[in-house]
Amino acid sequence: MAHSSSESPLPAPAAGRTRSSRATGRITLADVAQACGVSAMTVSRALRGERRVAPGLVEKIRAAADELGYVPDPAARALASQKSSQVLVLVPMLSNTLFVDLLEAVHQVLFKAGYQALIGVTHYDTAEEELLLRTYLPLRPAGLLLTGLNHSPGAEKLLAASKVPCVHLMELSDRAGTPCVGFSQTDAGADITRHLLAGGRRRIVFCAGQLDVRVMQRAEGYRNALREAGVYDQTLELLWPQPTSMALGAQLFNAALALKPDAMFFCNDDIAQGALLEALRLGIDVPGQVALAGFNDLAGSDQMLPPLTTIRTPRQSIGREAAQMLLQLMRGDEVEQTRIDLGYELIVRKSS
Amino acid sequence: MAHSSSESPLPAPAAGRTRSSRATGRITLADVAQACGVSAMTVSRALRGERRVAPGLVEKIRAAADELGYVPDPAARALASQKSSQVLVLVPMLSNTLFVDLLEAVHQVLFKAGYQALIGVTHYDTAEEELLLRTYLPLRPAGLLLTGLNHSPGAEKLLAASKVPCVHLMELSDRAGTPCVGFSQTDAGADITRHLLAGGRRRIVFCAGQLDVRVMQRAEGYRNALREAGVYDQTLELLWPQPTSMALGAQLFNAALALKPDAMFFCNDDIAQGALLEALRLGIDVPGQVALAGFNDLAGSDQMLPPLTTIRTPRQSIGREAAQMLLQLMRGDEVEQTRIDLGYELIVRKSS
DNA sequence: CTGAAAGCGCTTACAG
DNA sequence: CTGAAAGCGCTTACAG
Repeated sequence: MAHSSSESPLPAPAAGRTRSSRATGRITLADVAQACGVSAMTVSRALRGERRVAPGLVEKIRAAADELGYVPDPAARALASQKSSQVLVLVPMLSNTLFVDLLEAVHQVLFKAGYQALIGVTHYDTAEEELLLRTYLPLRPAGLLLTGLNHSPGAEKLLAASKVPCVHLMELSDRAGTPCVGFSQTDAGADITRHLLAGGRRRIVFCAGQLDVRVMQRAEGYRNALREAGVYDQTLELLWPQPTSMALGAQLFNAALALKPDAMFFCNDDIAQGALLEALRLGIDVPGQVALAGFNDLAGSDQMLPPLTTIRTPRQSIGREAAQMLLQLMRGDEVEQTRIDLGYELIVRKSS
Repeated sequence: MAHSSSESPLPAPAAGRTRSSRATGRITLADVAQACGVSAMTVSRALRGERRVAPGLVEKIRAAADELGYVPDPAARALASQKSSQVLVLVPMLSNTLFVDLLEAVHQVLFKAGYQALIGVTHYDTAEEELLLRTYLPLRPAGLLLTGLNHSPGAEKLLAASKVPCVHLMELSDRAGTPCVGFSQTDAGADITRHLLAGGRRRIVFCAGQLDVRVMQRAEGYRNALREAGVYDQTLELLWPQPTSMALGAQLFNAALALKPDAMFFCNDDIAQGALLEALRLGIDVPGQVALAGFNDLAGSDQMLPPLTTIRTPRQSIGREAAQMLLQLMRGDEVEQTRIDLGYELIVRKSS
């Protein structure tokens, strides 16, 4: 706003620097450099922790920077170096608390390392994911954390062209060299089905909403287990495309009941919780009349009547490990294990 | 990596541009300008929709930009203009689905307008909020969306110094000119308490966890209503500092039971849901023996046994309206209403 | 180990 | 309505 450079009553114009008409008042590398009697380049190197700076100098420069309140300008840095300090994290949905836990862990690790998580929500839609990538990639994120391995062809192209390091979450890739941290959704689905079988159940209905890739992998595990036991029956699969919710769980429960089941495996705990409440409303005995199992061990599952048998998924560790792997990739370090299987845990409670 | 500028097998070097050793291969304003036979300035203005560009030219330039696949560089733009296209949004916690709904609405509005939401989580801690501001403000967000009106003195200082437009969410300020979108937490707390009183209840226990500012405002409303009715009793307040959860709700319910109550008002639906389940476990009749009420109308409250009486809070509208107000502030438009009261709704269900 | 020069890709602030 | 010049605040790529 001040178009003239005549004396103004503003703070203190950095001594020795003439003020242009575009002066921002910001403390820059040049200010710190001047205070130390070195060049801006040396300050830049010292503050970024590059080796080739005289040991004593580094401390002197750091002190001066602190003193002056110097804060590097991320935009200038991004423009000059062609990468920002942001990491783009794409998750399907925040109303599934699974992903909230994941994000917390990711943020924790990245923030400590000086990166900011830029969060995007795809709503389980690969087209939306592609749009987000198209919008966010120009910000030149230093790294990418994507949920799942399935992306649209357009997204794959953008990813390849960007050359930004990327770690995939929740699933495990078959292709060597694709960084990923997760567990086998298929095995987990099979294991909890085997648990129901071990309890003597034979007519086990698979109840699913939000038919994303991982849900279908769990379905595959369910089928594998039933085929093993020789009791697979295709008519016992309820695959509904709607987003999951407790209300949908109640509806699925009723639809499943019509199939005369002795057990139900819900693809996510929220629908399982809704089913449990519906059973209570209808006066149906769980697990006496029908056993129930869920997936993910979300908040509240241990509080239900009866408490819900489920698979505990290691989303916090997935977030943490994936962020750490990404940190290594961004630094250009060698990564030994680019495929980390964190497993899962069968949690047997009273509902089965 | 290519240090020489001799002929390379790369795409197509922009005709007429000599390639420096730092060439990024990116399509720039200059490329579009050259294709149209105008200056980069004119392209910049045309693409940003500034008026003073010849009408025909604008379309020609847009076409050329599309053709070439030009995407503006946010870092360069931020550096030159001193502001980015990001909006910093700070919420207390994502495990409270209230804030997930809020964020969805905010994102929707901002994204359409060409802004990206940069999400930060404060964990109900003003020191953490200040740290986030300190870290994110250098990114020069174009705007700020902060939950609540209470910030640390340090944060207030940063905000004032940054001069970034800011809208506060969820609460209403007394100070004129402080942009805010929310509703009266106090009135809402009073109204649901009056509803319980109207049902003949007299020993109403206030059960709270996560004692943030808004919870305490609801407590104040509760007190007001009880004093009006002449039945205020300080010993009926359970103010627990722990984060809320269904498990905490069960504990609060038991602690409240010891006070021989005829009703309980929970400061958030998650603890109310936990309490409802505990009542079921203990075989306590709700509302026969004790009435229960919650706050926020979160997912699942309508599914409980019995369904939960609560206050429905307009978080989606709050997010939408706040984002729209911020958009106006960022454009420098005049804002008529800087204080928007969106109210709330008493939802009476079977628990009371 | 240190620094001068150039450049990253835009927008501001003039001037015409 | 249009444009040449300068600048935003860093880092790259040399050179010494």
